Parts: sequence; structure tokens; C-alpha cells
Amino acid sequence: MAQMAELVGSYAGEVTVPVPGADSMEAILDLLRAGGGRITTSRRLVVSALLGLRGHITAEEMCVLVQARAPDVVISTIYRNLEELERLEVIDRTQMAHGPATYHLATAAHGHLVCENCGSITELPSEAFRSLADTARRRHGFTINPGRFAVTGRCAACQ
Amino acid sequence: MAQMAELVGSYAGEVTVPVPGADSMEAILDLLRAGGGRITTSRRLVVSALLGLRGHITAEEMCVLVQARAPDVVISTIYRNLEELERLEVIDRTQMAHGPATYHLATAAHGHLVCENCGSITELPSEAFRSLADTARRRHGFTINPGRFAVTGRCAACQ
DNA sequence: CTCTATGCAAATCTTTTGCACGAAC
DNA sequence: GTTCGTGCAAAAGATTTGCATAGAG
Repeated sequence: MAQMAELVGSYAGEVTVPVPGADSMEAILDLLRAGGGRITTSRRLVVSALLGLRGHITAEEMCVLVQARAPDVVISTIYRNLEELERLEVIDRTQMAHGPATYHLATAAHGHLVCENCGSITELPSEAFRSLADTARRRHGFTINPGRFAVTGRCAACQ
Repeated sequence: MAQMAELVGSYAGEVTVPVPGADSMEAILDLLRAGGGRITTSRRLVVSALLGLRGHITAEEMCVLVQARAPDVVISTIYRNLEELERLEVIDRTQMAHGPATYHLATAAHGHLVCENCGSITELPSEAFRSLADTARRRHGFTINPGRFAVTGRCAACQ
């Protein structure tokens, strides 16, 4: 998030296209509208909950939050809302070891993909490191620091 | 266990305890026997299937393989066998995005955890990078190279 | 008015669990 | 003989789907 601010800060303020993920209510609603989607109460509440969240959330937890303001919303609607937001790349879905999947805004970039060939840098959300971090901790008691190291490989252009 | 894995490289070849993962039929069966476990037909077949496998496998796929030789083995037994092998750290379990979890031998180490503080190096199985690799490819068309970069952080001793 | 999203209920898929019996040691 | 693992059946947990209707544009 801090890194993100740094990198984004070098642009002028004109950019309205959310890259890589939308992070404001209006930007996300516009994304939903873009493909003929409609803005419903449940969608507004789901997006609102996501924006007011620092971490991840399960579909069931989201359902509880949404139902606090719209009791009639049912969990299958929550799943459909989250599925659509994932399709739009507004959120990422992470399958937990045993329990349910968790969802989170796809904005905060913490890791970096560095191309061995052209040196280009691509930001990667910290959630992408969750599984790696879990394995390192569980098997070795090692705490990784995704913001500190570069993940090397070949970018799309240099394959 | 975690500490042992870190130190393995500095020992001479006398060590017979399989660290970090067992990779031969007898070594794994010994591990099962160690805690009072028993060697049954289904366990033998599950271990055999794992050893003759290059990649990952789901519980259901494993069940099919085992049933080819022992038709009466039921899938709950497969789950229990896999759970036990995971507990013994013979295999790793990876929860797939949507479908079922997959299991694979925890032997091949490809990545490295490097402690920022003491510089110690711990090997990490390439499977630990699966989720990271999938995200990088799916979202950015980027192919990571787990063997080439160091994952930094704090080791158990330097927390 | 048209077409999408929702509520509700049921289905599906994966994994877990209780229990009595059979097998390993 | 004791203890552990298995088969069977049922439960549990998470997610998806069909369908009629309400609601957004």
C-alpha cells in the first residue's frame, strides 16, 4: 500500500481508470455498470463493506455485514456479487487451507515481479504470497517479507 | 523439525531420518510405524501411488488409483490416509482455487528462504510457490522462476 | 418495457465423523 | 488380546444452480 502510493504518486491526477484494481465506491460501481450490470442495494453494501475493510473476509462474514443493513439479502446473492467483483478483478479470492475462501480488495500491491530479460517491474498484491508465507511459517517457522524481495521470471512480453 | 531441515546441509551422509520429506517406500512406512501406526493395504497403495507420481493428485484421483488394486477401499479411508501423511509431513496439501485440494510428496526443494538477520538458508519445496506462480501468470502473464530468487524474511531463531 | 439480479429452495461437491467390525502387531 | 484402521452411512460445510419474480435502467 505504501509502495503503491509511491508509484502512483508520480502520475498527474487525471487518471481515472483504476489500475490495477478500483478502490473507490464510484470507480467500482462504474466498473459494474460498464458491462450492463445494475447497481443494487446488495452490491452497494458489498462494495461498501469491502472498502471499509483492511483485511480479508469470507462470504459468510460479508453476508452478516450486509444483512445488518439489508436483512433480506441472502448468501447466494453475496456469492454472486463476490463472483462478479472477482471477474472484474476488483477483488481477489483466496482459498483457505481448510475453511471457506476469503475475498479482499485487489488494490494493495506489496510484492514485485521483475523480468530477468527486460527488467520491467510488475506489482503483485500481498495476498498472492499468502500460500507461500503459510508454508514457510508452518514448515520452518520462517516469516517472509513480501515487500522486500523481487520475484524473478519472464514477463508476458519476454516469454 | 524446522530446525533440522535448516541444518541438513551441514551434516555428512550418515543421516537416515528423512528430512524434510521421506521419499522411499520403506522410509515412509517407518514413519507411519514410528507413532504406533499400522501398515495396511490402503496405506501401502497410497504411498506407492505417491511415489510413482511426478505431480499432484486429488483425493478422488488417488481413490481411483488405489481401487484399481483394492476395490473395497473407500474414499474416507483415502482422506484419512492422506491426512496422516500430511501430519507426518510426507506430503503437502494445496487447496485449489475452486476444485478439491491436491496432495504431493514434500520432497523436491526448489526455493530458498534467506534470513535477513543471520543469513541462514532454508530450502523450500517448489510447490510452495504454486499459488504465487498461478497468480502471477493469471493476472500478468508472468512466469516466475522459483529456483532463481531468494525469499527474504526472518528465520525461526531470529524472529 | 426489457433484461438483469435477487430470493428461495434444492442440488452439488468436498470433506469429515460416528460407529461397529476386522485386521495389524 | 489390544489397539488402530477401515467400511459404511450419514452429516457437515461451502458453494452453485434453477426458477419465478422484483427491480434497475
